[in-house]
Amino acid sequence: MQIKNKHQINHRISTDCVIFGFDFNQLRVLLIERQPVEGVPQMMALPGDLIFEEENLDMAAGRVLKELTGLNDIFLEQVGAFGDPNRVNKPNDKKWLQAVRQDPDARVITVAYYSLVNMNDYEPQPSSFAKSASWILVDDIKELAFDHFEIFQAALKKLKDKINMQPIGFNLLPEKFTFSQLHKLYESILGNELDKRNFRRKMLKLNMVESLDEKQEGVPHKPSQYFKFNEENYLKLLEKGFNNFGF
Amino acid sequence: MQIKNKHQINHRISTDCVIFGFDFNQLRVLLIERQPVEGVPQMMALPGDLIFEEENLDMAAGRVLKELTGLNDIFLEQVGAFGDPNRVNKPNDKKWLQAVRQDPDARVITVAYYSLVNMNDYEPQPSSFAKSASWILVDDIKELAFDHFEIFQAALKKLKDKINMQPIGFNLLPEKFTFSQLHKLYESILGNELDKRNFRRKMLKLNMVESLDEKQEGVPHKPSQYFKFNEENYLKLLEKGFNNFGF
DNA sequence: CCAAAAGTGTTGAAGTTACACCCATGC
DNA sequence: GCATGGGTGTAACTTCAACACTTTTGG
Repeated sequence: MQIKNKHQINHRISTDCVIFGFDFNQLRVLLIERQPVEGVPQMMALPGDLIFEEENLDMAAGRVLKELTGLNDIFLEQVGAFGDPNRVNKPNDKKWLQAVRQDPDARVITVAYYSLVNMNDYEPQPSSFAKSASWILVDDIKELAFDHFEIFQAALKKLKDKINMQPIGFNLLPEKFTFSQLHKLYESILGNELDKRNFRRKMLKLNMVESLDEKQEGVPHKPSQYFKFNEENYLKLLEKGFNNFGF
Repeated sequence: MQIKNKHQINHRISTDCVIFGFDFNQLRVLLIERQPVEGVPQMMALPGDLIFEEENLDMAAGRVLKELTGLNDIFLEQVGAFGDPNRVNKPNDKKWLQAVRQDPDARVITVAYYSLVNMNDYEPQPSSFAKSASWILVDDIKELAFDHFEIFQAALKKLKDKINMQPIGFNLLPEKFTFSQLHKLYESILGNELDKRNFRRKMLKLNMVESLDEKQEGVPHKPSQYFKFNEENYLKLLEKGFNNFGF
């Protein structure tokens, strides 16, 4: 396990990633099944890894993402550090570490990130822990290994806050999309319904999207217009935020 | 330096605190002068310390705060982890570590917090690093040791974001205060002017404050009414946020 | 009586909410 | 022709931004 020099592992710091994706209907998170250990029931966990000594935190998270999804240059933002000395307190978690880690009782602090990816770009990778990965509906996540549920909740909260301050969607949707896909995305991040007309008005006023000369085909209802993000304006809004409340 | 068992130090993780205070006119941060080392020019730094093995991150930050200010139960919120392998890259920072740390080249990841305190409650403590502490105007902070300037900027940004989502002030002001003190506080956090009348109207509509039966005395102008925070409502607003933009 | 900060209202513009019907398509 | 989701407008209401004069006190 111990590799030397350039790839020296720091056994005290890990990174875990909450990778959000959108299936055009609901929000999902890419979770892995923790590698099986005799006598420990299966349990889902956030993908993560120990960091290398020469690697900065963002790079470590990027590496985990790359190994898992094959994707580079993904949106990534830090959620924070989680370092409760007893963040591993469930008996099954301890057993699992004993079977897997070289120093199972060491205190490991994890730096969590969340990431937004387009599920269509994702292709399962052959790397060890990626084989067991699957996209789980946010609403179905009730329990995770270690303190990962807490981390997941913090990441989701961060995403909810972000959506009120900045445009979101560029990273989660394909290049062209329909208005109702965008609408569903917002609803599923916020967890409540939004009026269709008001939503459209607001998006158009913000100049976040512009319509393409292309319509859906083969759908058994009025075909919808395709849209894309107005990149210039989107970036401007990212920088300055919505600045809503008015203090 | 190496203490044993209960107070075993983790030499790879530190915490640093950006402690904000308000002097009724401008926003300040409590900085310390790094302990003098021959051949290293003096430089201000954020107060911080390595953490103990059995201590969680919030507690470590709370401990630093307590040692520095004598205050308990202070508002404290994590800014994030800063762990660039070359976060110590300035030659003077390296020299300083060589003189002070037992393992000066070790990579140390720091978990930063910011904190809001009432400057009047602060009393300089006799602890080692607290002696050289002073409240520096936010606008005068141009350079700090290590990556502390970057951390300071991240904390300030977090504070600015927070002020648009939640009430602020309870931790920074004394129990009773005037409207213009509150007004100045908001202006100095945001860094721009706010219309007096509109500000007052907004605060009152939110029910954040209520007036006391007491006026300023001995001032050479119309004495102002004292106010206090409406605690019940303040807490409610803290929980639900302002929820401004309307998605 | 002067200097200094406190306190107070109105108006026009912009934004928000709530709400219901017709449209284009595949089958 | 029917089921399905796409697309559209308006009116009442609330919020926001901009703006200037009077008040109370100490000296």
